[in-house]
Amino acid sequence: MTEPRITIIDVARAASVHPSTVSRVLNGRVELSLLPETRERVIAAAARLGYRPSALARSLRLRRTFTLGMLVPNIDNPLFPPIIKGVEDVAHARGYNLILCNTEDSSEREATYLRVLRERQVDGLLIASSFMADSTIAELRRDRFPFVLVNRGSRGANDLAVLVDNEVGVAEVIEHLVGLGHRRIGIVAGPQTTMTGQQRLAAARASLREHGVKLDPALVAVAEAFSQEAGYRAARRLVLATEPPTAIFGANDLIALGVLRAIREVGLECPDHISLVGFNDIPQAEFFGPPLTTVHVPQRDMGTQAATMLIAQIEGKDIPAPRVVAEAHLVVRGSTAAPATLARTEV
Amino acid sequence: MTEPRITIIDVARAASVHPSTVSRVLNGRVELSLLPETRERVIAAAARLGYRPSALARSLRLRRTFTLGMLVPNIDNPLFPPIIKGVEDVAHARGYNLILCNTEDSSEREATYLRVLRERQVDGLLIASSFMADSTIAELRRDRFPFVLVNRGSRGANDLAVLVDNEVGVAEVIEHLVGLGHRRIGIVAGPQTTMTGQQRLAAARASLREHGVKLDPALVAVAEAFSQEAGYRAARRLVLATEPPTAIFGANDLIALGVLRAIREVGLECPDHISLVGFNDIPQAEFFGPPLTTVHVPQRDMGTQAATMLIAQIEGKDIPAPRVVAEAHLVVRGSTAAPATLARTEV
DNA sequence: TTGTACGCGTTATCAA
DNA sequence: TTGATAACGCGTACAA
Repeated sequence: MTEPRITIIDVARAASVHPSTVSRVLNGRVELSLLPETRERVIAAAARLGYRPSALARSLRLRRTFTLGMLVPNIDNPLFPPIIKGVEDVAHARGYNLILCNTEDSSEREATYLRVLRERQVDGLLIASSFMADSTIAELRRDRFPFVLVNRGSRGANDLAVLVDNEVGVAEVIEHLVGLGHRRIGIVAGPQTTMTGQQRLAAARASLREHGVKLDPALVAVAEAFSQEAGYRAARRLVLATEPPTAIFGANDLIALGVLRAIREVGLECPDHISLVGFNDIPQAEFFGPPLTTVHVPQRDMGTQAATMLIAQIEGKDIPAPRVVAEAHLVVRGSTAAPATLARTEV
Repeated sequence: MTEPRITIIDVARAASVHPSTVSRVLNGRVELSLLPETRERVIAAAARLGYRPSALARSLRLRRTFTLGMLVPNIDNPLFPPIIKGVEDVAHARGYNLILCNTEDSSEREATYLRVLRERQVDGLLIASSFMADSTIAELRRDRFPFVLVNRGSRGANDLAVLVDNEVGVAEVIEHLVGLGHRRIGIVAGPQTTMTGQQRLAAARASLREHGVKLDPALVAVAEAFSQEAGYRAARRLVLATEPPTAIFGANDLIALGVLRAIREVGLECPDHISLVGFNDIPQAEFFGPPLTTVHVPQRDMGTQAATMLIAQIEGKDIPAPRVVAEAHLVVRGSTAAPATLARTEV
């Protein structure tokens, strides 16, 4: 019924040589000393038959798949596509494929995919997924399984991570807002089950303290995910407060978009009544209405860095991978963050 | 140096049974009649040793990888992530993995990935990449290799495609603009090397003709890609025309964003001076400034449909896959498309 | 109910 | 310079 695969054996027969010779011709290095005419016969036969090597069999034999696995929390978050592209660029250039898995912010799915990827014998793992338990990561380390964390840290593995400098980025946000005169600053934090969520909230607290600004607990909300919907749900309480904030910091751009919706829904406008700042500088941020003030991170670079580190591990050039921290800096755009006086007078 | 893999043989030894018995226990069907105590011994041994089956070896033996390959033109285009999620949902639920490849709008990369995916013996292919030659697709068909096209057609394979109804969507766009009184309508088309680019331009021409509106050739520009940058470059000529259009239709939302930038760069505003409409309704479209009027397409659904069709093919339930056309309808948002009078008077 | 034997498609190693 | 052989890890007819 189903036509039989064309294997190296068929090619060998067609070229009147031994299968092992075909293998040598097709992927042996040059110094292998083969009769030119043999080589040609084999190549011709392979072309004629439309031979396709089986990566499966090769990987089984070589104990290498030349495949990287990547776990991403949510491909819908525009932060990740550029990172993925960076990874893919490097991978492709070095002869690796990428298996991309979207964990949908579910630790269960993370676990499943992690298992599947290891069963598929990927040569290494890029982990951008944020819910994964530190213990799981520790286990990878114990097994000496090559991996690199992207955009998330883990105790005991931050030397294998490409991280955003949340402290610096958040500090710039707070400094900016305070500089504009804001004193009632609200925060819509990311999920506290993730390190990024924790770090950005902690950094905001610390920075406010440094500037001598008190953080009203009523102005802190925690979103259940780094998504627009979660940001919206979390922000509603803030904008409905008896004394609403004059500025809000959303833990990432999607959360900030949710905040924006919440602001508008109660009849307020941004930045006339409430200033807004996000984090990540997703590709469309400048086109939002109004353009979003946010913290820029070098997304594509993070991807290339991570992939480079991973491949170095895999290929045993154990360049002692340094902790890589991606720079983050504030991008002030038009009007999402306005002087506090504006907010005060207009409400 | 590198610790040896734990194989089915190790488990067999630990459980004092034959390797084949281990295989039966671990993935044999229930009716296989195994002594409960044997089963338990094997399972315990496997767990104790931390046995991980090799998907490689299994696939080699089974001639099935339970893996789907997917080619996407540009993961940066927010249209695709939801489609991918739809695909992944179905795939995951049916026990398949997804290898995602970003072709970066390059036909060379497409060809490479296509080869790699087939060498890796994926069970089937989802092709959203738009540059691939019809001949390549015809070859897949000839080889009886399972595939489904997503968001693109191909002569002779439209019965294996999940397509957007460009005609209807574009017609609604034109009708809307004409209804608002616009007569000088500009078009920034997508690359004419893609079927989508061609179709949307042709549909716009046809629809304008139907409405008795003449299309000034000076108001038609072709973007080199479905991207913001390409849209911007193509739109500059239009907005700088001696008599600029009062409305512009961008062939997708990213192109429309590029148009928006071009409009603003010459000191005009949208929609005060020029109305703007896009296509696809990417997730952030409603947050743009101003919110983008665009044609909605059921992105996630397209993904689930495509994956379902593909798996049906693979598993031989040759449900005669119907040509699936995804509905497209206009979503009028706030103010990107305003009455032509506004544009006329304000310029 | 479980063991035997073989094949899936390659490539590395050794021998000729 | 090329051929023969074994092994990568697993699943399954067939035999016991």
